[in-house]
Amino acid sequence: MGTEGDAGNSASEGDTGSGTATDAAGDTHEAIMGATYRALCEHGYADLTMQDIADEFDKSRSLLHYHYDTKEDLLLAFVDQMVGWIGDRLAETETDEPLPRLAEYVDRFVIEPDESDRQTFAVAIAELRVQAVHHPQFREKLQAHYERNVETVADILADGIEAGVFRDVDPERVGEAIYTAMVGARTYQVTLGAADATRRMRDAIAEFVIRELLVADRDVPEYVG
Amino acid sequence: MGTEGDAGNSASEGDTGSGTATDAAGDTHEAIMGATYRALCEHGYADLTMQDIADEFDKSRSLLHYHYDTKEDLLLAFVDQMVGWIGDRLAETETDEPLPRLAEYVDRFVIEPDESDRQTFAVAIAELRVQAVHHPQFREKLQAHYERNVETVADILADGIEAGVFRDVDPERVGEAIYTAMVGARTYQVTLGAADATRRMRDAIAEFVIRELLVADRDVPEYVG
Amino acid sequence: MGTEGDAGNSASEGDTGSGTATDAAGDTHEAIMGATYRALCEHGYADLTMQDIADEFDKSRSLLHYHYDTKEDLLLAFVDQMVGWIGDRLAETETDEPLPRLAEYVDRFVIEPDESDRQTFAVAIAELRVQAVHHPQFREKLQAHYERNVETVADILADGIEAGVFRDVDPERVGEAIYTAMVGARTYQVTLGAADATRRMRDAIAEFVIRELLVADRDVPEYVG
Amino acid sequence: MGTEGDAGNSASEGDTGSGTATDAAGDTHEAIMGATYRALCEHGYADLTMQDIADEFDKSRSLLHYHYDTKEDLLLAFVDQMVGWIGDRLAETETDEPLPRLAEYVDRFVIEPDESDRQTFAVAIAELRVQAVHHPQFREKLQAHYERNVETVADILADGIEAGVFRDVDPERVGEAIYTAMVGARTYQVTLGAADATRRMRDAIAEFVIRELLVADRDVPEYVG
DNA sequence: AATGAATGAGAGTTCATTCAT
DNA sequence: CATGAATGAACTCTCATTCAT
Repeated sequence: MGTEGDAGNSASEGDTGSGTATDAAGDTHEAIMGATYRALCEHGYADLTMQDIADEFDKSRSLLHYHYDTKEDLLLAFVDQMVGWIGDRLAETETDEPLPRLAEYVDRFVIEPDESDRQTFAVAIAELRVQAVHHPQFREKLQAHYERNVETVADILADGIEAGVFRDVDPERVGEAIYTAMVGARTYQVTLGAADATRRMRDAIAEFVIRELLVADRDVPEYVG
Repeated sequence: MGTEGDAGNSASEGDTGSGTATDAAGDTHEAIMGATYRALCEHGYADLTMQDIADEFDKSRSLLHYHYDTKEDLLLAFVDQMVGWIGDRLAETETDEPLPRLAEYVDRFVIEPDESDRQTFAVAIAELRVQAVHHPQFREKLQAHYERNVETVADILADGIEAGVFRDVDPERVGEAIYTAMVGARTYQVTLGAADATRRMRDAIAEFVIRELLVADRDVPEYVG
Repeated sequence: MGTEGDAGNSASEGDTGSGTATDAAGDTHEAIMGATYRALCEHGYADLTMQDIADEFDKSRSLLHYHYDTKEDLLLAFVDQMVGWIGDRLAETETDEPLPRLAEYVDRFVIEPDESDRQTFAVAIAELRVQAVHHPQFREKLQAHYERNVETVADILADGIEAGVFRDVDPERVGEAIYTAMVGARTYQVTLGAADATRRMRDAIAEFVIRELLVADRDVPEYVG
Repeated sequence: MGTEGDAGNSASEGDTGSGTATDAAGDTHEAIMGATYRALCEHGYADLTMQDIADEFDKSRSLLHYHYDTKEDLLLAFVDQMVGWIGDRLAETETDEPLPRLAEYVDRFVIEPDESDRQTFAVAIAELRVQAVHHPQFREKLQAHYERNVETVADILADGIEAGVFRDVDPERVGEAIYTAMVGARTYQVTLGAADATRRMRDAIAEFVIRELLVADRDVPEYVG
């Protein structure tokens, strides 16, 4: 999957280490987050009820309130979870070279038609982002997420500039443009069903941005269309 | 205002003819659409109730149901209205020259911090777009809207290519990239409060895309950063 | 049709004489009664709305209120209409001889499976009768209707007794029994779909009651099973 | 009470065992059925609201929806309850001899003026029966109830025929006639306030039907007027 | 006579939340 | 930890009725 995770039903993966009380609590938490994710995907934020979440959980509605006082608390924790799922993947990289890293970053946004999990995940993110307008607490968490993403690209760009691979542009500005453009294309693709919109944006960025970023005397490598 | 209208409380502008029966009906319709717009902006789609709309209306709640059988019907009509408000402005242009027209198109997305109406309008659009995932009827209407936007840029590009102003790129592809990138930046700006994100994206497009589009032997005009 | 009319869409039959203002008013009244009848049959009393009636009428809902202040007023008038429709037929008879008249009276209750109009009419009567419990004004009107029916049989019986055809029973008592038994069977048939229940009751009355009523030295005529 | 129960506020009678969980659930169910019965009697089916039922209940309106998804579900369960209340009493008898049993069966329909509970119950049954026309699910349940009643009389008659007490008539046909005639009289009495109509019908049946049924050489016993 | 627009009361239903167990 | 029962507020929608035209 791309930059912004696939998680969801893979919620309970990971540290299913021992059977301690701490783990049990953690498992319940993860199970609720997973249930929330699935319920959100199925019903949409506007129609999401505690019952919908409980239905995806194998436990009762009351138990949700035992763990989270209110629906809002639960959703706040869920935003953290979402952001966390993504963030964990953000730093992953297979190379240290700036150009491949930049290409890799952009590539991660491309959603193929058969990747329904990632599509679903992107929808969930889009849902939450819109709620940020009316929920300051959502906003703060998602702002941090956006900034972290921008920073990730900016770091790649800064590295490339320092290494003499990229022109001397403002890494923050260009990073933001790349990130928000990819998110724009992704939102278009997943909300309105514009097949391959992410792929086309990736290509456009490769052609118009990345190619331009390269210092003149270098060869244009394969990563750039 | 930019490409995607300011409408809402300006609902009754236009044919302020006389007090005929036709106007009365039309006025009520427009009043409801305006009330819906204001209620949507204030409460957000997820929390929007018929009461909220009635509160922005100077008539009773039941009257909403008299004119629209269900909440869904009303919102469907509202999507049409939104799309219509925008579409009416889309074709407007002050010049026929491709480059200024392209610059003008992109400029229209820039939202200044003091333009709260346009910010609010952009939020409303973003809200509706997310609902498209779960509401096929919303999706269809918004798909048409998106395609109309892309087509508008594509036409400008095609004209420019034919006039020898732009390089021979695929107008559709590039047009889509420009549109979805601007929308992505706008969504970032209005949902997460990223001040000037639209301005920065406009600049990035001018620098990376428009400049690249120009045929080599032309001077780079003022429109481009 | 039997004792209790078929009316309904035949509402406007009768005095469609001239085009005077009085007739116009009468026509509207009859049209509303007819519409009410059809709406009642289609929706049932419990679900009957003014809109349902207006839908069967070719006029607006408001017009109903122009002619009848309230729904209750309209329904009260409708009960009168129903009772009237039936009453008009009650006195009709083809013969003066007590036995055939009694047989004729009972026969009129028999509803054949293909007589959907009469079935529908009987349902309407049953609906109204139940409302009598909670609506004193309905009750009064229907009590009079019942008594008139009982009286009709009682008269036949009294005539027969006087003529020496029937035994000296209490005409009122036996008349009531015959009438309420036939109505019971009819209600069974039309509400629970008990095919031919009216026919079977008619036969049972012929066998057990009418045969018994005949004075001993007479031959049992064909009317009696 | 007669054949068709008195129930209602006597809902919780019977197993007032302990405070087990089972009882609690059962009690609530019974309490709702009882409240529904009382509300139905007071307001009539056509005007019966969930609020009316809740008012007769000592719990909240929402609890009704907790136990029954919809008003229709609740009423469907209520029809079952009504039919059940009656059915439980149907088989009860104090004797094995056909003639007394038949007399006993018919006697049970007689409602004295002071038996307001039974009168009320009969009204409720009549209300539900009319709804059967428009509600197939009501119809099925009530059809079974009617058939069970007819069968009960038919069984008595068949026993009597086999025992040589009654003439060789068709038990089903005569049973149906007796049952529907009694119900017809009862409906007359309780909806239109025809005092003693059930008693008069009982007498008429004794005189015209039961007396006729007896084989010729027997003495007419006291049971038959 | 006839209508469309408008309203207020109240209908059935949903839902987040609480509480006793 | 876990639940079923219970609640009150609020929601969408309906309907008889009124009123201006």
